[in-house]
Amino acid sequence: MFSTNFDDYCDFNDSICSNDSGFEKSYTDSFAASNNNTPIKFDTSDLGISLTPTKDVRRKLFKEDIDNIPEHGDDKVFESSILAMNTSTPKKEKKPKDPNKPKKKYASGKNRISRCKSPSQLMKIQRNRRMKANDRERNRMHMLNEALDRLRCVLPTFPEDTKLTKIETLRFAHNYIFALSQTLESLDNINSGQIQPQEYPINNEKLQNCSLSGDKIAKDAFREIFSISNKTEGVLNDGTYRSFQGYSRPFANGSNFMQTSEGVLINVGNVTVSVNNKGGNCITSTTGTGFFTHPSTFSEDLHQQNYYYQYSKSNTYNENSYEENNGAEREYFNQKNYEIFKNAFDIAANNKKLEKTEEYNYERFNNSLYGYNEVNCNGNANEYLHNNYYYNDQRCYRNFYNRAPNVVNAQI
DNA sequence: TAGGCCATCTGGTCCT
DNA sequence: AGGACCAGATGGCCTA
Repeated sequence: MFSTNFDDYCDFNDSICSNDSGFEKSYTDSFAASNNNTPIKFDTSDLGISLTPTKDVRRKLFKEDIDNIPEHGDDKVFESSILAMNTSTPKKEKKPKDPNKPKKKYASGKNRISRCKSPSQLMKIQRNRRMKANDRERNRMHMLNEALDRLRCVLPTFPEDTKLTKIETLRFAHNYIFALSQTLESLDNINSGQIQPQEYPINNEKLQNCSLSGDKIAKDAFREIFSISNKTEGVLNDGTYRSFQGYSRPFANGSNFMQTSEGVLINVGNVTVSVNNKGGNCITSTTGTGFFTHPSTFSEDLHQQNYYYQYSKSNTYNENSYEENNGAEREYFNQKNYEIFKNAFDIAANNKKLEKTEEYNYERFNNSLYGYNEVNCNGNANEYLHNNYYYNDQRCYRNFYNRAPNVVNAQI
C-alpha cells in the first residue's frame, strides 16, 4: 500500500501548502480511474495519519473507492491509470501556433519532466503538483467567499441569523446599487435645477415589457421608459402626495418623479424609491403585472409596528414628538423590514406573484381609518395625518388607483 | 426524500 | 513550468 509518511507525498518543500489557507495540509488525490473512468479518491485518515483538512471539509470518501486503487509497486498500471483519467471539462479549440514565435530551447511538459525520472518519481511529482493546485484553488475560493462576505456586510441589512446566498447577495447588491444611484441622480437634478415642473407621457408599453421580463431595470431602460433626463414634476401644493407611498404607476399627472416638502419619490420600473428627509427612506417593489403585499404588513398591529419603527418608542404622534424623535433611536432597518425588502426585490426580479393568504382582507381596509379616498387627498386633516404617518403602508392608495392590493415595501 | 446550496477536487486552458 | 481561472463532478448538510 502507499506510504504513510507525509513527506513521501510532500517532498518538495513546505511551500506546497500555503500557510494562510486556514487548512492543514490536505490530501485527497485521484490516482486512478475505475472501469467507468470515474476518478478515484481515498482518505489517508484510515492510514493513521492526519492529512485531512480540519475545518469546513465535509468530503468523505468510501471504502469502495479505496479498493479500486491499484496496488503499490505496479507503476505501469499506476501510470496508465493516470493517463486514463477522465476529464470533465470539454476541450477547447487550440489557437493556431504563431509561426513567428521562437521555439523553446528546452523540452517541455511531460517529455521534460519524464526525463531521468522513474515512474514512481513521476507519480510523486504529479501528486505534489495536484496537491499544490488544490491548495491554491481552495485559497482562491476562500478569497472569493470573503469578498462576498464583505459585500453582504455593506448591503443595507444583514440580520445576524440570516445569510444571503451567493446569488442572492449579487442580485440584491445589483438592485440596491441601481436604486441608490437613481436616487442620487435625481437629487442632483433637483439641486442643479435641471428638473423643471412639467408633464410628459410615459411609455407604458415599454414599461410593461420591461416589467414582465423580470429583468433588472437598467439605467437606459429607466430613461427610455420615463424620459427622466429633463422631465419631471415639481412640488405639489395640495399635500396630496406628501405621504411617501410607492407606486408602480405614474403619479396622478403621469410623472414618475415627485418632490415634496419631505423628500422625493421616484418610480423606477419595478422599484419605487422614496427619500424622506425626515422619517427615513423607502424602497418599494412590484412586479408590474400585479401587486402583492407582504402579509406581515396587514397584521393588526401594523399601527404599533410602524409607530415604533419610524418614531422610535414614542406612543403618540404630533409635530413636536416627530421632531424630537427624529434621532438616532429610530430603527430603520430591522429583521422585519429586511425580509420585506429582500422579498420585494426577489419577487420583482423573478416576476413572481405572492400567493394570497387569509391575511388579506380587502373589505376590512376599504372603510378603515387609514383608507385613502378623494376627500383625504383634498386635505382632511385627520386622514392626512395618518397617511403621512403610514408612508410605507400601501393600503390607503388602493382605492384611489383602483388596483389590486398591493405592493411590498421596506423602510431603509 | 428531493432539491438547493456549498466546499472541494479535478483536468483543461490560457498566460507569464 | 507553474499559476490563475474555469467548469464539471461529487458528496455533505439542510430544509420543505
